[in-house]
Amino acid sequence: MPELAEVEFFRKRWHLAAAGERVVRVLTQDRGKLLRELDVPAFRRALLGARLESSEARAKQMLFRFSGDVWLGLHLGMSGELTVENPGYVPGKHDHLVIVTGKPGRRMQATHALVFHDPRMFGRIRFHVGSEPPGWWTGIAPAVLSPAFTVPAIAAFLARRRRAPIKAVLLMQERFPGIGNWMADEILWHAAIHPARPAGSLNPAEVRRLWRECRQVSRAALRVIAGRGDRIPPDLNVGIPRTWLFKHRWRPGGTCPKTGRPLAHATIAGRTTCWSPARQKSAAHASRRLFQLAGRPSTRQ
DNA sequence: GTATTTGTTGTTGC
DNA sequence: TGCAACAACAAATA
Repeated sequence: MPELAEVEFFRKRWHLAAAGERVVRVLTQDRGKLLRELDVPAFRRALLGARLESSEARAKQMLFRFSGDVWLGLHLGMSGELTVENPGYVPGKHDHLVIVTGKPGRRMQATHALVFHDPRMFGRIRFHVGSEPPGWWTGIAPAVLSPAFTVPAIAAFLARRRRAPIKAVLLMQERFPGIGNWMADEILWHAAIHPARPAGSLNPAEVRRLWRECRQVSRAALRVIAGRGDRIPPDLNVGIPRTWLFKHRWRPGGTCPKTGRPLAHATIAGRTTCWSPARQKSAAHASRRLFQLAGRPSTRQ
């Protein structure tokens, strides 16, 4: 489930509950590969007694900074969630990490249980001790909403991936951090670009539209989904505007909110993809147009 | 029983 | 070499 804005929502949820509190207890459950990168005893030792000082979300990842130069990195994978429970919470089958926190003070009473829940276990838990943030965090690509996300940078990236479908390229975190399956479809729909078009077939106006819609969709998603950031679960069906593709894509017989025409579904780039054929021109149309554009100068000579 | 899933990584082949 | 395609990971749900 979690893409950019939902990840930010979950970060806020833990942060609002436990910022400034100290770790009283750490429970881990080693199933699958979730803790594979973790030295569990060292992890528990470092975290116990540490205070949650700050946190940040980038792309689909979160970083929680604790006192004593302790950094906790989380990736929610396909099905991960962060919840806040009562301190006596008993971990369920898919609760892989539970951090119990308490208000600093002489009695150090436990107040919250921060729960990392992930049934499909594609998530990731990482841990680092040091005065600087770890490389796996600082190496994340500059955000879509940062000044480094420019039209020329996007154009250069599309040129390098010119044979891949644009849908596949939008899912590449090295250039489009935080964008996942539904956001990619939403962006392409807003930009009126067919998801199967080769990335290299987009003309400059289309590249610019793609750039703009990456930013618009990210900004709006953060506002309506992450903005609430409390214990209420993120409900995409409440927050997202009715005018977006998202609200129609899984409805049986769903239609494009802009054209009123039927939506199409297919696997593109190995992922379930939804688009509006009336609005997003097919690869064949696009290449014919490209051919005409390319041919124009030569006819003039 | 089958097919589906909002993510990433490693391998293979061009 | 760099890029593109795909299987694999694991478990719930329809």
